[in-house]
Amino acid sequence: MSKSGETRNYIMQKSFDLIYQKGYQATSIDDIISTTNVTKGAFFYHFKSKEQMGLGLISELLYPNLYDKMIKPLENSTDPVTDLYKMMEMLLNDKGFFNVEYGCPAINLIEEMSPISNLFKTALSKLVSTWHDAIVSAVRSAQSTALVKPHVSPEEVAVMIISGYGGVRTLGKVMGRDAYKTYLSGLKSYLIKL
Amino acid sequence: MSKSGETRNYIMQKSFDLIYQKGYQATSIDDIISTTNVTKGAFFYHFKSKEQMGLGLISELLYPNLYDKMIKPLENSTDPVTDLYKMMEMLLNDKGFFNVEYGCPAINLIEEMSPISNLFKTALSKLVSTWHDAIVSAVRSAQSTALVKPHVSPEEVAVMIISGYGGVRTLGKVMGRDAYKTYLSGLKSYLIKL
DNA sequence: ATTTAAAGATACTATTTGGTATGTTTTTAG
DNA sequence: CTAAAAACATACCAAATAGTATCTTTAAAT
Repeated sequence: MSKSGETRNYIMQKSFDLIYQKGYQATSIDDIISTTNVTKGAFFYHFKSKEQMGLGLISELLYPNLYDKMIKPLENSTDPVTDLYKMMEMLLNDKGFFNVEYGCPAINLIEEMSPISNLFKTALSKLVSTWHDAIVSAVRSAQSTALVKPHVSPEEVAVMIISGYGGVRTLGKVMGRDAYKTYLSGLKSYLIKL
Repeated sequence: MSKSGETRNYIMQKSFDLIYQKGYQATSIDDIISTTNVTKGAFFYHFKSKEQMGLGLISELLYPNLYDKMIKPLENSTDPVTDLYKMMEMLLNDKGFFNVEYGCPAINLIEEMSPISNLFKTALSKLVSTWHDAIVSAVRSAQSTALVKPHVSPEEVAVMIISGYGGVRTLGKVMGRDAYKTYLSGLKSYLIKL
């Protein structure tokens, strides 16, 4: 990677961390340049505005990372119900990318930015609908092998799981990891009955 | 009510609306005084700081309102499972206090403020644990009348319902009211199987 | 090695921020 | 009615904000 490319990536990674912890609007460019030791000139050379950097963060960092964690585990699955649980378990137990205190960076951005920026909303809703569709496919696939009852609505399951995930990330912010643990056991009961 | 009390309430109500729509940190005191036509002198006469006003908002406006909507419907219930569904239905269909675009003011504040302010976190976690305990009681009560199977964990159900609620409020921000509708039908299936 | 463009550094700006100091006007109590 | 306190108004402030203008340095190609 070129030196310039490295600088750009470094800015993005550090910005991602700061925004994850403090929120997008609460993270100032001065915050970013002081924690990166990159100058303002360099920042605005690589990004024409804070907004463009934020949108880049979503498409270049958030989306690929979450695609691996949320969608990939559901692809080519022979036992989708088990895989849905495992996906959630891996997400909630991943202490590298996530921190209970700060929740999920995608949920945080949806909460903060969707109501006030259509650009952010559009970028973030792509992630949500990709996940949604992957869950729907997984449930349909489970129905085709009779692992899930035919009368179950895959869309309903998708909304239940996505909502559960988003909500437990919020709940974790005030209740800590206990919320994750309890949710996982609740999810297991839920999935078994499908 | 005294004139002074009215001014205070008016500031709080308008601040609540602004914060609900834009977020706490993104709402400036100048925003508040310009939409209320109250001067900065009046604002700082009634509240020693923006933070105190925000905390007052939680205890004086948010808590009482949500207590009525979340906890009261579960009190002295003869059919707690039905009442849990109705509580959620009323919450999600309430277009007076809530707006799909902006989600739930409590969830928004938890998301934004919990990680960066212990005062906010403490105030908000009271609301969450009160709701949690009310749901646990309702499920226990349903078990005592054999409306819910005895092996079901009430705490698990509480976390599932609170998470589902918080998550669907987030999901609604990007997907609109369809998310609410689908979630409600998923919740019904879930509750029936308890 | 020299030129040229890319990459980065520095200093500035106009606006907005939460908050204060110091007023003036209303209420209220005697 | 009058004194005093409560309620509100105005003008300010230092810090922080996103962004720009203008440099200097570094890298690449000839």
